[in-house]
Amino acid sequence: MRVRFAPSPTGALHIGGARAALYNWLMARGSGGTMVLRIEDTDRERSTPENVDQILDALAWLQIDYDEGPISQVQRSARHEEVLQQLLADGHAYRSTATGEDVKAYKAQHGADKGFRGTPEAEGAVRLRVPDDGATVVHDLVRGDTTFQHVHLDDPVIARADGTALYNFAVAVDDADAQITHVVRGEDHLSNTPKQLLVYVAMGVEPPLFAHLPLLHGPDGKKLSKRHGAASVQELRDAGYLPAAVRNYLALLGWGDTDDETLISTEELVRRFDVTRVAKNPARFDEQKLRWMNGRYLRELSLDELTAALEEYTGRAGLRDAVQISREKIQTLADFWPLSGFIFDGPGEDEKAKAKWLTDAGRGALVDAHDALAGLDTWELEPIEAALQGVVAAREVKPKDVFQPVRVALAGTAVSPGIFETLQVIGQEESLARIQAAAATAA
RNA sequence: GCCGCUAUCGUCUAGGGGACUAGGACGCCGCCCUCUCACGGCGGAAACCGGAGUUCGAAUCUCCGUAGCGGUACCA
Repeated sequence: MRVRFAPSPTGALHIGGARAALYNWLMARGSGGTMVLRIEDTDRERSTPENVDQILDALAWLQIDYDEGPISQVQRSARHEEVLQQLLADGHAYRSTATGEDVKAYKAQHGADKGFRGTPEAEGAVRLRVPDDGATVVHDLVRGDTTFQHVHLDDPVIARADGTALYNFAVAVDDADAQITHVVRGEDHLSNTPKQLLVYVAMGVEPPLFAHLPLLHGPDGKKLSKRHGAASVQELRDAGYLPAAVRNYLALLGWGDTDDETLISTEELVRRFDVTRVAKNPARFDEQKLRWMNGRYLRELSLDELTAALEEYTGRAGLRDAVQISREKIQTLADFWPLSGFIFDGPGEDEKAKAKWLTDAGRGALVDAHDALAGLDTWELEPIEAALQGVVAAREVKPKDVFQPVRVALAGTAVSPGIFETLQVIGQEESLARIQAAAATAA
């Protein structure tokens, strides 16, 4: 099996493209086949080296590798030219100066049941000659057969007047030359497939098998765009998601196995993925589920692995102890610092929390807590807890009437990791200083 | 306009003529755990787009309608 991922570098790699890459990769790895990466850069206007780098980066981050490529499509222009001359010579293609307007006029005159057929000229763009009768059938692994009547097809332009290849021609030539066996790509290409199939016929080459994946939509059912939040791989990374979680989520977005497993390791995906089971209907990208899944993956990481990931993500060092007490409470790498950054940077400024807990009673609790904590010789979890529970008992109040003021004193907010653990990680001296400072400002 | 694809809980999906009282997951709601927030556990509400037809029997097959999406570029 030889598959390929062929993005056009006209922007960042979106999750739809990422999913196509993943499915191809899963098929290649699951079959011992070969994955080819080709950059479809024939659109010179929109294709940029920066975009190519971005796509390469995104694939690397996702840990989707390839065996051949990246192949630049424009660098194959000599070969495209060669095939073009061949088709021109044997009558499968012809030059025509007909414009889009001409085609429209032609159809207005001949009715909808006659596709545009030009007359050969000495110059102009190159059009592929579509047979007048018959039909081209696309055999699709996920959709079954789709028949396209030739009378509905216009002779497609396959090369510009200057001889440079257009997409529907270049893909077919490149896929044929690379001996691709399975073309797995977005459904937006389904209608293009008959044109490509006709190129195969003209070349006299056996076409590959096709599989067209349903498109991905935003939560509102509309086409995915920036306003849907993290829609590109780059944004997913910035939002603190783990590559493994993204792979798992993307694999299940449009594909389901017979069993009900939701958390599936990449190794298992490679083993189980079956392109013929891909869903036919478009799927919506639901970040909430990704968040949940990411949380599960986060918690499966060892403390050292999570710490390393967070230190790289935040650019801070010495996070291990804080990570340990925070890991149950975060779903993404981005959640960590807002939750536990106060351990390093000092308490935050949540006025609402302060107003609620740094009251008169709160100050009393803080003073007592300070005294109890100051008397400890060993700054360990148990003694810390015992000391604070002692304050609760002595003051005859609910636990939270002591713990919350202490939390606000340490964190400046009403939410934090466990209070005893937090005290321990912050250290005795600093903890006492924060409690004292808070008591001083309490109403 | 024309050509084509698609249609199961809010979302991702399982199901492929009788095993469907339509299963799982996210989310939501409730309870438990509990120092906050979470995590975890338990329970709950929640769907076959509409209409015909085929059949003893339809979520499953056929047709029509409707809706969404894609293509219709000298873009990819």
